[in-house]
Amino acid sequence: MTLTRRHEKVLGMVVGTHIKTGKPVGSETIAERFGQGLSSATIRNVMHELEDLEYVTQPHPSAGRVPSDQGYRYYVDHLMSETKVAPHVSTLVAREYRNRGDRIECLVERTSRMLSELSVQAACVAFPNFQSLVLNRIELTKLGKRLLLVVWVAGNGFVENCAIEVKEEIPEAELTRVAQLLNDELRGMFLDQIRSHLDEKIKRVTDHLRSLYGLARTIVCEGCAAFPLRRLSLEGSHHVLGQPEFQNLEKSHRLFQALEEREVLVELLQRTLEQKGIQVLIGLEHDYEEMQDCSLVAAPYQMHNRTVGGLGVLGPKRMPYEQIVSLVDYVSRRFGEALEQW
Amino acid sequence: MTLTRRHEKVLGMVVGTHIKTGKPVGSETIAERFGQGLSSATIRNVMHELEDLEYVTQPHPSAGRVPSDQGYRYYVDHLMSETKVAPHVSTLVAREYRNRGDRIECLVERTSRMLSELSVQAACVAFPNFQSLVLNRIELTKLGKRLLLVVWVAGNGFVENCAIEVKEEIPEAELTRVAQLLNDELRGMFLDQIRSHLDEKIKRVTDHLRSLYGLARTIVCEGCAAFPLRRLSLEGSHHVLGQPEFQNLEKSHRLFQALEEREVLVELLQRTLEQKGIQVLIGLEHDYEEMQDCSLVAAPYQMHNRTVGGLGVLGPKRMPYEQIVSLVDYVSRRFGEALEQW
DNA sequence: ATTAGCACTCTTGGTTTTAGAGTGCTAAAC
DNA sequence: GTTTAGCACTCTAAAACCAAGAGTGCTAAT
Repeated sequence: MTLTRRHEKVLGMVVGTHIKTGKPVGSETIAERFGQGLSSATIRNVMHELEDLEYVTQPHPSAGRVPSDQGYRYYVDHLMSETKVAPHVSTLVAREYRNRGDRIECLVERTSRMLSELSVQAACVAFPNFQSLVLNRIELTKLGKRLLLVVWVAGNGFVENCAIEVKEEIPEAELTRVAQLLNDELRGMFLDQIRSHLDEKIKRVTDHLRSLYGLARTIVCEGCAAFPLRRLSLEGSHHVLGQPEFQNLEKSHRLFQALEEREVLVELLQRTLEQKGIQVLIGLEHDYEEMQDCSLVAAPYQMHNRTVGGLGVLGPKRMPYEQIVSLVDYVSRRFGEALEQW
Repeated sequence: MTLTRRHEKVLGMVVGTHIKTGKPVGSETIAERFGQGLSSATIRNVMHELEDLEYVTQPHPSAGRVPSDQGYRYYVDHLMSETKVAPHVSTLVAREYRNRGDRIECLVERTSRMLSELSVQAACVAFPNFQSLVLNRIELTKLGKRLLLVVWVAGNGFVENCAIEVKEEIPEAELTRVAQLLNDELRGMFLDQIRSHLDEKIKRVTDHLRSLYGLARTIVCEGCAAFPLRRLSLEGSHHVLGQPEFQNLEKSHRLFQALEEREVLVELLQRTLEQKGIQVLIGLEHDYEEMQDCSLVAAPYQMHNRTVGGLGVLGPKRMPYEQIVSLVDYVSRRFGEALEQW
């Protein structure tokens, strides 16, 4: 059975009202605001059907109805109206990105803080995946006999460094040549293409050049392996403690524990990157039991039309989805732009 | 009036028992375990005096006694026995620092996580103050016409980078000379001495050399200003949610809010650096109202006998001070060593 | 198909009761 | 003078109870 217009309207009102009040919604409340002058008894019948279809549940026999995960899902997919972000939000975001010249760490952190403050929820921003960036320069410095410091400068000024150990000592002159080679040949390439490019090249050259390229390849491989994939900034997680549904200390405790293991969030953001566009994960849809009362609204962000990271807002299932979705969408775009111009 | 032996013994037992149980401690309980066969009535008299002296308080008229901040203070200063860390702790710490070759970020993060797990409290570790380190190398790279990337490599392999803007374009050759100068002359110096060294030098040289040194100075100054002083890793803050005294949601909420603003913790750790040795801040002694139910046990850590940072454990006032103090002390030493060998 | 009406259920909040813990004081004992 | 037994008193915490209210489901009438 599919939902009629009336079902949808009632479901929409149940979800909307429950998001506002946090309490179960009764038939009387709906009937009053329904408009068409239907009585509460009729609404009750409709709600009963919605319950049979598992869009809403009753916390206890004499309470009103509360949306189920599926109910929220339907709401987000079909009933939610698209809204634009409030004007004060856009000016605030614009102001935040006006003064650049920051370290990327600050930019990311400020973005997650902003997202958290605007949504009054927890917010996270994954660092741009370094390997999806364009190489600008690479610097090689000897730290010790066999210890090499490699500094990678990406096109947007994002810098990473790592120390790598090589099998045998490399003469200073050789090192300079490798550095020059790397800079001349690879500049402007995406980091994750460099390796295969070098592999290709090695096949085609001989002798001395070959060993040079080999060295270059070692450096690139070892260096790339050292980049942490899992960096993200999480801010405002304390907001969940303000939500009535997290009064249960036991639950909040486990939630915070899960959030502190960044892996969970990293993994979830990672998943959204594989999709195009904004993602809403409601309740258990993300399969993490500790976060079963939470929803995540996440979006990838792009640099030069290439997805390089993701960001999102995490809050109770009972969150104002319209606002949050438009906010996350908006910030993800602006953040991508800010990174490009950085 | 000063405390007699008996007062001290009773106070010690009140604190000790309350730390274990979390509940107010009655005269009966103390009398039972007191040993000398004193009756509860006598203990009551002693406790009454302790209350007059404000070492303990009564939550309500017919409850037992609970230590006041001052009571904890006295306990920590005079009654606490020094303990060594448990053997399994030292092996665990040793194992943690065995495999090095990590990025410094990981080392710091792992340390705070370890500290948090061993104490079952929140734990924080401030990054080594970059400016207290020894310069090993400095790399200058042109990013744009007037944009310079400066990479600082400290003696222990800790790397920082920053982009700085200079007033006018610097020719490539000039840049190489400055870099060489910086590396030859300043290597092995503490970063916070470099500036005055250069100032001194500028007075003594002339002409071309002078402008070279001037440029070097600009770079050093601008670069140092860009180092964030306030980095720290905080782990395990969820542990406070498990404590019975934080069942009050309102309180925990504000505490978490305060913790998320890293400034508070940074500032507190900063303070401990000015003292030698381990510091215990109890309740309101740290002047932050949001954390009035918490104590902080903090210690500076050293590299080559120079204090470069601090770390600590944050938990409820009712924490097992003996263990925590010895743990923090131990970890701060081992962490300093790990940094040196890194 | 809708609705008025009503009985029924369950939660919530308040009040009362009770048991228990712990004190403070006094007078007696050491 | 110090210690202690004894007891009245106070206050909390938990249980028990009650009343009000919200909301439902069902039925019969519209």
